Amino acid sequence: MTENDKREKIIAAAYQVLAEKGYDQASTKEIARAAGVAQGLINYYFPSKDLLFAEVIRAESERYCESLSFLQSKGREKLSEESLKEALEVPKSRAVNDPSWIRLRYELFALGMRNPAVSESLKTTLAGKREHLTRLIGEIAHLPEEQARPLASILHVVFDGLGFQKLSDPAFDYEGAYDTLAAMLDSYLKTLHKS
Amino acid sequence: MTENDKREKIIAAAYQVLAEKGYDQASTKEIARAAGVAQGLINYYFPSKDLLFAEVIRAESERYCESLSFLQSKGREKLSEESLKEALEVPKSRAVNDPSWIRLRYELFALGMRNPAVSESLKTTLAGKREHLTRLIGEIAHLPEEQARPLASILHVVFDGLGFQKLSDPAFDYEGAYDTLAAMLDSYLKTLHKS
Amino acid sequence: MTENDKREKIIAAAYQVLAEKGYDQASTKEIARAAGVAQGLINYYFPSKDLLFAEVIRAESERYCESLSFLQSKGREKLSEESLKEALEVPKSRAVNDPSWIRLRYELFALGMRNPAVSESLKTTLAGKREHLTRLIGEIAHLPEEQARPLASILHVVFDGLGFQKLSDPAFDYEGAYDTLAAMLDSYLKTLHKS
Amino acid sequence: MTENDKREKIIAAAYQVLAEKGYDQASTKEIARAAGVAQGLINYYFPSKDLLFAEVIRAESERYCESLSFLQSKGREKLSEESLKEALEVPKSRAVNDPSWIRLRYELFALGMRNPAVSESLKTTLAGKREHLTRLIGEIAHLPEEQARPLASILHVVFDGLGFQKLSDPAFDYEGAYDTLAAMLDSYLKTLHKS
DNA sequence: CATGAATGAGACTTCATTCAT
DNA sequence: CATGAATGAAGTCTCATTCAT
Repeated sequence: MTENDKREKIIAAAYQVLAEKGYDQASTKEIARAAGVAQGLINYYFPSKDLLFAEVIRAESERYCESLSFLQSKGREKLSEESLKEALEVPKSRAVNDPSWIRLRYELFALGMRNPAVSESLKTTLAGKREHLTRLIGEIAHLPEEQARPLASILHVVFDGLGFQKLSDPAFDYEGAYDTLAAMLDSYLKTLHKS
Repeated sequence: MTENDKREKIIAAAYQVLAEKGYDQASTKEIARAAGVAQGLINYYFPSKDLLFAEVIRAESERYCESLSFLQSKGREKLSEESLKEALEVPKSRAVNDPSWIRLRYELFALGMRNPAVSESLKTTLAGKREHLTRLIGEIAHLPEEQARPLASILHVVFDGLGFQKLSDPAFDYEGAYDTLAAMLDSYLKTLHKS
Repeated sequence: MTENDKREKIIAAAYQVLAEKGYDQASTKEIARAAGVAQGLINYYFPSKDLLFAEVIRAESERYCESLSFLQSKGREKLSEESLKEALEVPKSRAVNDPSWIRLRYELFALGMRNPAVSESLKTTLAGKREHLTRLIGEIAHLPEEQARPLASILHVVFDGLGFQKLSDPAFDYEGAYDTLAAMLDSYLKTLHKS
Repeated sequence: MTENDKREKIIAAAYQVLAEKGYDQASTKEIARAAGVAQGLINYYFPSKDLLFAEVIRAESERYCESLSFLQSKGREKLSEESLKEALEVPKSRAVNDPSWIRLRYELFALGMRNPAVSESLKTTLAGKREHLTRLIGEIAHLPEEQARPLASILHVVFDGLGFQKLSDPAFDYEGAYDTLAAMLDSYLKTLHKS
């Protein structure tokens, strides 16, 4: 009980610190301080810093999927360009409301590409997100899985990619990009449903 | 004679080491060794490690734009779904042929989000790439700038995003995603040209 | 048990090394070796080398005041030129018996003029020494505080200054200077007590 | 001609930089920049950095003696406590008008205590200053050399010492100390002349 | 279980000095 | 004579990890 409690506290603290400071600056000392535990406890629960961050990825993945879940309720509506735009509001607003989340994700991306321990976690998590999005898109757009899956992949990377652009360059036309994305989706879905 | 010979060597070495090892592991010591110069020379030419990597970003940006340039020649062809797919082969093949390039880019993304010196360079470079892509797409797809620009933004992030997915997860259906991307583009462009 | 045992050892070692080698040559590596601890422990207890030396200053200041304290016992004696000379023997003998102490003090002086962290410590310590000397002189020479304080300031700097001269130049007539100092004090105190 | 010109420029630049930044921060690179010469030229004219600063000491010593010279003109006046105070204004105002000069001197003091090359220069220079002051005091106060010399030593160190105190601690009562110094001198000189 | 003092490797950076031009 | 690119040693500091308590 208490064991897992502290363990979770550490993961949550690592999550926060990593998002704010990035991998380099996220020292175990600071994480321990943020979690309110002794420094040595981190290496007691986690064999290494990398393995701790592998756990952080899992936590992030859960949050990601949950954040999209409420789209599910819209599954029964008829799909107009209007309702598409509305649905896209969810990922779109994330970059504005929670920029450190995007920072965290890109931090993990970079980390995963060179760190075996993190890499494994990342692979699982990415697949999980894709599947989650696949189901959601299947429901919303009334598409069979084989059509929803590649579309999910594309949207998955577009959400993060556009969010990153907005964060990195204030001059970037985030609105316009999402409008065009909606238009692309609209015409693509219409083409699919026609055939 | 060979003006700034060693300076260029350092940038090239930093480029390679950063792509292979990531920012953390890319020590100035190793970069110096890779460049075949004394460690101190790095800080002779570059005030700090960060500023060195800012130069690396610039070099990467140039290479990126050049890699897309040959698409320009296709501008006069009529746009079919077939020729679209062909054009998309260029960014698509990058993730396969030069995976460390994508790693480098994601490394820079993460770095740029928390490092002021890099951030500035990154902002400029991202805008440059967008504009470059905007012109290319305008020519290929016969679109006015205001339509080409948001499309360029989307494609820009999709290219990197899908490449990253492929690198991170061998099980990812890279082919299918690009097929769907081509189909989306096709139907969107047709819709645009109809109106 | 031995609370902050190693911390004290580090301060003592820093004290010694600083006095012997001067600030530049007093590397943390050597201090650690002299203290018998790992190099990293220095920055575990002290945020920076400067802040370590700020502690050294405090230690030096205490020792300085203690070294003068036994003069207090002479407060009740009648003040003759003879007994004045005797009292002056205390600071006078310091330059001979413990030259590295004077070296340390001058090192700190120079350091304090350009280093903010040390400067703050130095300011406090100088004021403390002046006040200590003020009280001592007040007692010995039966002077009120407003007369004792400026006299203390002068004596304070003369002690260090003459010690430094002796250390720097063996040809310097240290004895003669102290004799004259005693004579000056004698005539000044007599003038004061007459009025 | 031009040779010595550049040599002098380097010494002057070293003088300035040392006074402003202190020995540690006074890099040869910066000195070269301040002197407007190539970096390599410094080690062309001076075997080492230390030997350069030995030259700086000599330059400082000359300036020091010159700054006191105009007191000579007052030699014929009758010595009152008033005129004593006036004469003391010269060294007293130095700490206020040219604080970096005092900083320089203390820098040189510390440097001289641990650096053989500088030490030799310092010894010569200190003796020179003492002799200069001895002559001045002899003239002003109509004292024979054997009485003037120890007094000169004391004044020499008091001037620097009080100036340093003022610089280090704004709360220090500089005025009061100089007033007391004048009073001490006055009563001491009167005692001497009586006998 | 939990702590936090302690470690030691290694990172970035500075700098006096050298030497080919 | 003069330059400044280049060197390499050394410095301070950070940090994940260990271990006695």
